Amino acid sequence: MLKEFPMFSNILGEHLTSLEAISKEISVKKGAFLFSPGDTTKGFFAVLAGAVRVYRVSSKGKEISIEIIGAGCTFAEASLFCDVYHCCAQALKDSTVCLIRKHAFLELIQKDVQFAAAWLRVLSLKLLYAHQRIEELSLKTPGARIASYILFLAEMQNGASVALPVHRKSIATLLGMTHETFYRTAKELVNEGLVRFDGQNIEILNRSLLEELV
Amino acid sequence: MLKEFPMFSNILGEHLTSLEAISKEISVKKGAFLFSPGDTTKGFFAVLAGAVRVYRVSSKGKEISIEIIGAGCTFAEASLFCDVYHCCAQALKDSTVCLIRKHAFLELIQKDVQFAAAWLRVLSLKLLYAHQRIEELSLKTPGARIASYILFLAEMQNGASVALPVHRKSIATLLGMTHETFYRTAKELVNEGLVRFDGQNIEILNRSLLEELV
DNA sequence: CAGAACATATGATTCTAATCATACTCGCCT
DNA sequence: AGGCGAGTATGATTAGAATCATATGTTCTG
Repeated sequence: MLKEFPMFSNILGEHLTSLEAISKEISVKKGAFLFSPGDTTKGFFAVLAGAVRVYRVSSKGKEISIEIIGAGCTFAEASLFCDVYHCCAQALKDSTVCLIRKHAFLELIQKDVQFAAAWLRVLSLKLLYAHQRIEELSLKTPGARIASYILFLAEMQNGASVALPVHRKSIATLLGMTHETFYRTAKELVNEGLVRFDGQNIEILNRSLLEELV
Repeated sequence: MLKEFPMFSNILGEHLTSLEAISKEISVKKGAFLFSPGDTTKGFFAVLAGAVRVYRVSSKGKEISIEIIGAGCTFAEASLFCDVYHCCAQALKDSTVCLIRKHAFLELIQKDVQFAAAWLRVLSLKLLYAHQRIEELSLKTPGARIASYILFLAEMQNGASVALPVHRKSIATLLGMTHETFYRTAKELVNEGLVRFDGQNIEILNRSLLEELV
């Protein structure tokens, strides 16, 4: 199943077998934790089905989601060079994930430089994305952050109607705002005729105005 | 000079020569730009001397610093896999930097898997650091962010007295606040007897209270 | 099926940091 | 030496999101 992943697509056949040998498939129920801050790192994860939220909690109980990962993506890559995890990872739905063991993976990387290069690409893009989020969190209004996220989803799913991958409360923590602010601001976008909510789907009614807001 | 860099320390001698061959030393005056958003990527940079600030600007002119890089560190690594730069990079002092050309570097990585692995480590740690900043920006108060930054500097320089690498105004944008808020909040820390400012130096007077604040 | 737990939704209030405004100080350049 | 610009510093006001409160809708579960 891992060979369906974009980041593993150009790995040599022999190494793909090795990759599977060092992986362990895990099924988790909604709400289950894959790891918590301070846990010894075992490796990183690939989501085969479902959704996982990686987040951090402040001393006062406030949460910020670092990433929300759906099927076909990996998370906790940085743990390869850490002793302990720094975040919480919790399944948002019943999910199947794949644990790719740390030491074995590092050995594997040393055997296939193409694979190492592909992995560098994954990490670089994640870093770029993280920098973009730093920018958005500190420079953009809640409305612009929501608009930006909707357009991001639209790009991923390439359609005028996009499906929210998880419930809105989690999305609020991804965008660095309280859920109250999210609901309220999203409603404003609806009132202004930019989008229309329909259950878990969002229909983009005025793309150009949405882009202008970002 | 590049072999003094931690991230290049375990590169093979022959490849180090190649690395130098694909690098170009550049001297820039204070205030000069190394690149701006939209510029075609040439590669990434290593700072040999001086300091460089990488930042993004919103449509309304507000700034957030992505990184402030001193001698011995690299920046714009993610540009290896991008067509254009996404940030501004500006010298905060007269500086000497080294441009490491994109395509040549990617070829070099394919020749030395140890080097690729070392580079993976650099990127992983940068990613972890970016995630930590996302957490701080969205969960911590200005006071906690300043305290956190002072302790970070103390760890880097391992001493009770730390030197600010650049002027305070730039640090404010690194910590995601206006400079007014920075000066005010820093003064509060002084009033509470946690630290003492002395020009570009900060003396830590009460480390445990400072850690508690974070 | 009933009830609980959680997501969605919205109003009222509070509080913090941004904004606007104004000085002062220091280093730098002519 | 004088003057300019940038950094440092602080006050007053405002805008905007967090918080607190409450209510309805939905889905999961025993």
